[in-house]
Amino acid sequence: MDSIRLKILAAAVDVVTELGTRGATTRRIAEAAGVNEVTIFRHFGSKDTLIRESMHWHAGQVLLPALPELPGDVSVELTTWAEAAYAHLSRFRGLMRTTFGECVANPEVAPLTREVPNNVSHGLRRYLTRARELGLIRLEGEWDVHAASSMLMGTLFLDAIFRDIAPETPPFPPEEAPRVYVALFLRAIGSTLIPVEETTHRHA
Amino acid sequence: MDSIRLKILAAAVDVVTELGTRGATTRRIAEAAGVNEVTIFRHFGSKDTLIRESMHWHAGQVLLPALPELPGDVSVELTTWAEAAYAHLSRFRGLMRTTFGECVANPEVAPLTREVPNNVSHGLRRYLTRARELGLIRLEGEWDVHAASSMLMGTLFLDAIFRDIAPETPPFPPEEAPRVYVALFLRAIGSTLIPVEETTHRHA
DNA sequence: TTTGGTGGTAAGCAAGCACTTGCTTGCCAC
DNA sequence: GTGGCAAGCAAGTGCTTGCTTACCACCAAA
Repeated sequence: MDSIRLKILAAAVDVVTELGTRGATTRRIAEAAGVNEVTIFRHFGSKDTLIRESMHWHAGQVLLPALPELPGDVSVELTTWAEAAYAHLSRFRGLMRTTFGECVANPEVAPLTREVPNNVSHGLRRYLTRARELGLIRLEGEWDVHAASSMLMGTLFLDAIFRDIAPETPPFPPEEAPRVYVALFLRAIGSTLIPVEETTHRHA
Repeated sequence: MDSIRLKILAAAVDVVTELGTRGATTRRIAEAAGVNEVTIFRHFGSKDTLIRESMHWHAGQVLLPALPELPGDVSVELTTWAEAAYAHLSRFRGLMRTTFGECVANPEVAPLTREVPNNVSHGLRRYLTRARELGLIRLEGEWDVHAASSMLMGTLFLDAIFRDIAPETPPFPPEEAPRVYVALFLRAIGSTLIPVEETTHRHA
């Protein structure tokens, strides 16, 4: 429909991803969108509202991975979920890095980027709580559930966000990462469904 | 000695922590240091060298937590190490957030901030490898060691860096965090000090 | 007492910033 | 053809940026 608007929004997301909101000048955004700079102001009025709307638009594009309401095969379900979450985090690592870095100085934009990982970790916590109630995993209480959720999230997050900029990348390729981490995680939460030997792969 | 230089360096670190290198203008740094803006240029010549030197200076201030060369009581050693690493990460979370966000657009400053967590994770990997060779923990090979290291690092990192800005903080206080995570981590790596048999039930 | 180094203050430079204005061009309905 | 609308274009607004110059005050060493 409004293709010019969309072009500007997408360009704004791209430039903010690369340079942050401070480095994302209206000139650069206009250039990236292949649009005259004035057109930006005619459409959005100000740079601030453009940034805000582009972040809203971007957050709306995202479809989050979901865990089943009733836990069954914890190993399989967590692995497929982790793969989706990891792919998601990898895709938007640039934007996350920049917006997280700016979230203190620029508090009004931050919630939109925090919202996504927050929802993800909330879904994981609920899943783990139910799995614990069903006796599928061994965790002590609320503390452990929250800690375990943070553990898996943090692991996926760290790998996905910093793999491209870390001086030493993990020895396994990114496609393997979710499975490798989930295998370890299953031991940490004491999953009763999958024997450890089958989830830990052989040494390359 | 050169107290004015130190005041400027410290102020530069503070302002970069809050606003990033792009938001850290020489005027703001001068104001934070209680020094005239011209004095900055007399001492450092340019903003770039000031930022670079302040990051170097800041990195030199840091003393990293160290794990013992020969693993003994894995639980105790990992806990005290994690507490030190967590305190360290918490202290510099602001600077880490901003510099990580800028490390793509501003590659020459990034190594200094990446250096610290990189050294930390390297020490952890070496420790885990030796503990595995000594039969103190159960990990399969290089992949697992690296994944386990990333897991503990990522967990501590995520909690320390985002606890202050996340909408939902974990239910345990920050002082408890390292112990809670290490307890889970010990199960994941199959520490022999924790009864492994209870956590790795088989399923026919 | 002179000299040189260090630091402060005021002023200003060119460039880049967000944003505005006035005008022109192209398109489409009537 | 004519009117309305959306977009491009050149120019310019005032503000902030990194950085510079010029001048002055202090204070220890010569």
